[in-house]
Amino acid sequence: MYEPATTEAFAEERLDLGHLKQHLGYFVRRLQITIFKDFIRELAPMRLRPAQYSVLLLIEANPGSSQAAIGRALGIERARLARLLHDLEERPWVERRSASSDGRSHALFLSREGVKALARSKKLAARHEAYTTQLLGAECRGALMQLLRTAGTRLNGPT
Amino acid sequence: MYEPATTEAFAEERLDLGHLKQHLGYFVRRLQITIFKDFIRELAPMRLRPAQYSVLLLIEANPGSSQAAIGRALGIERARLARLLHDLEERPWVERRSASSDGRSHALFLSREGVKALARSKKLAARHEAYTTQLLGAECRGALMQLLRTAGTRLNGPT
DNA sequence: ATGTAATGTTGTCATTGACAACAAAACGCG
DNA sequence: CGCGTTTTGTTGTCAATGACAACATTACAT
Repeated sequence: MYEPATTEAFAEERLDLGHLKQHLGYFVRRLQITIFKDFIRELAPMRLRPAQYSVLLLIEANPGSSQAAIGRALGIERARLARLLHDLEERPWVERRSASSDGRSHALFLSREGVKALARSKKLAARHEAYTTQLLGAECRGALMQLLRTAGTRLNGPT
Repeated sequence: MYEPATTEAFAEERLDLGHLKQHLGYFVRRLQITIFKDFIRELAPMRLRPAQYSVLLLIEANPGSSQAAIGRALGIERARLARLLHDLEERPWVERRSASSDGRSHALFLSREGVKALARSKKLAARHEAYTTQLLGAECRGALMQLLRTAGTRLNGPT
């Protein structure tokens, strides 16, 4: 009678999201998890997590920066960044030199190995970006990038 | 000469993101963190985390569902969902009845208190949505929602 | 009937975010 | 100059989360 088994099976397959469908944060979260899982899988050979990779990129783009500056730019808390840098310094991919102008802060630089490790990591990250871009489509990815950046500035101020 | 102090101060204020600017995942992550921080702050009076709230919404929309079905729909792992539901059952906002058709699975329902708690939580969540919508602008938020949903289906399949 | 798969539970570990306390150094202001 | 305040980096601790393994119970396939 009206194929009840099939109907029930389908109902169990795909649940209704209910009011969750109206929450922007839910979809942002799901997309972030999906993207990060692929990134983490791709960067696994370097044993590099997303936060570590972002710190390396910021040191590369701003050599000599202090931990406070890096942390502010990336939204990483002081305590967490200190431990994260301790790990990167032991590899050793990052050098912490005491800043000449400020005795408290450390000037951060990439070491020789750090530069090479970052170059290899960038290749893996490019594979990740190519994969997600292939799935999303270039125009969808571009529109998303544009919207996310404007959204970020509206919510957090200029980056 | 050329106001070097001002230039240096500005350089320290706003670091260059470098290659990070090309990574979609970075902007998705930052937006997700910002949105969730506001959501968590708004829902704090209910002592309800985003994952708990999403589970309540799914049980409301799909009463009698099994834990496996809820977990699959939300991307929450079995073990984590079991502990999460144990907490919601103790409040007590959720009831776990043994399913008649399957002796292994539990049929999930909202309790009376759960319905009331969810109603109050929805009001707080609406305040959160109103706040972010005000900052983003309705058209920006709508475009984001549209893009995120298509991106989710392209990366994870139909939801 | 028996091996296989699914469901829920518990245990354990790693990562992350958050907060407090602390020492050293810089800064502001009288 | 001196002194209280702020900044910077470090360590400790806790909660939330994701992941994985092991296990008992039940359903399923053949």
